[in-house]
Amino acid sequence: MARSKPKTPPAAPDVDQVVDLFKALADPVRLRIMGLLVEEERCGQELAETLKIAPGTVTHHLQTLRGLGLLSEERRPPYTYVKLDYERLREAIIPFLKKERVQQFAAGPDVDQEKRKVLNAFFDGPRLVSIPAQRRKKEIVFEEILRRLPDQSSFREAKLNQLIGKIHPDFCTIRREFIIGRYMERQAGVYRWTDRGRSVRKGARSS
Amino acid sequence: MARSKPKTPPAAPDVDQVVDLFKALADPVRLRIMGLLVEEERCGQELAETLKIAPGTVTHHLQTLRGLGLLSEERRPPYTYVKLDYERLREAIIPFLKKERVQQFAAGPDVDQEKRKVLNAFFDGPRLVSIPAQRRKKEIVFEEILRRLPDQSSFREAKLNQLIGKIHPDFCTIRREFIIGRYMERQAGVYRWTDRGRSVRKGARSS
DNA sequence: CCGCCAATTTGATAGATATTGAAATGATGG
DNA sequence: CCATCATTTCAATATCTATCAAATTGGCGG
Repeated sequence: MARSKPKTPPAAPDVDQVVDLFKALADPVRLRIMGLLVEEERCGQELAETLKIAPGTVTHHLQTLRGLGLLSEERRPPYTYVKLDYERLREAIIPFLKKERVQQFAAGPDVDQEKRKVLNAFFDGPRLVSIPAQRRKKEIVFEEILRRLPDQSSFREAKLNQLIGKIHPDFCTIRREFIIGRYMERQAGVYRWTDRGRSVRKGARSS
Repeated sequence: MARSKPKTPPAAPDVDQVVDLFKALADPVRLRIMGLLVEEERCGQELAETLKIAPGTVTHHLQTLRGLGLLSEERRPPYTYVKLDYERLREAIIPFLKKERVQQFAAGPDVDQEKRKVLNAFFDGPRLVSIPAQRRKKEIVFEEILRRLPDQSSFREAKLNQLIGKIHPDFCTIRREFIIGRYMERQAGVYRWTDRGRSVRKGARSS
């Protein structure tokens, strides 16, 4: 266990952001588009014709690249010309030439920062807007929900439904997730916290 | 089984390889695994535990990385220890710091090995550096140029000039060669493909 | 004010893949 | 030969995304 101790909480990289970058690069059509735009600016139509794909598809790919700030655009009627901002691309890639950058991923996303981001995205005040699909985000959201429950050691199912229902209409799914996630146990129609559930509610980090 | 050919026929020679690389990097779990393995060797179980994922999932991700030659492994019972071969990763990424590497993707899937040499010699990405003197090379180059033109049946002269101009400043010569080589015909200021021109352009579609 | 054209948005669909639980494999030590 | 444990395989599921056709938007010129 005397493994490498993190000398400092490394300024946790946003893994999702990196994933988005590599995802953008992980498509043959997008690579070709980037190749076409690295030196010359071109309009969407020209790309569609050259690559023999539908206009909508071009828009889709350009939006992906745009979202990463990899494009510079200029409207010059009747076309909108786009060009690859190659410097941005290079800057995005360079960090991975250092071992340290890769190593940082081991720590996982910065918990506090990411938590805040996720909670803001899925909660609208007291209510849960939607249930996240991603495993990690789901965990963050569920742990927030169970923290908001009253300080009781056990709940009857109907009561629990009612309490969760105030947060999100689909209380069944959420209640079930509590069991799946081992936050709670059900015995004879009564729900009780597990050790894990209790420690999360106290604010302790499960590990 | 695992790795190997995607059943999709298209795409350029090495593009698929590059796509596979970036796809491998485009997953949060894999990034974390890489982070854990960049300095320390670890066994699969340890990874599963640390990341709180099923053993099968670990195997899956390791196979992905293994397929790209990014892992070094050593069996030491009862565990099999894996470590990230960081040098391989770095070598795989470095080329993209050069514009030229990205430009190469612009070229369509359709250039067979033989022609590739000539095209590399005379093309600098999207641009034609110089016009070959040798008859045979000239043909290869011109046919490449006309393949890069948009998929239209006819062009007004101004538009054609503009399109060719992006490839080489002397669009007049090239445009004239299109006529001389019977790739195109001119009628009333409008340029149309001949049968020969059409068949050459169609020949571009192959795998 | 109208029509054209590039660009975007909108469903809808198909293919890929990450994930899990459970079963199979394989090697090891008694 | 057996029991154990790490790893792999398998089957099923869910999510994601690239793609297209078609409808919509928006700007520009007549």
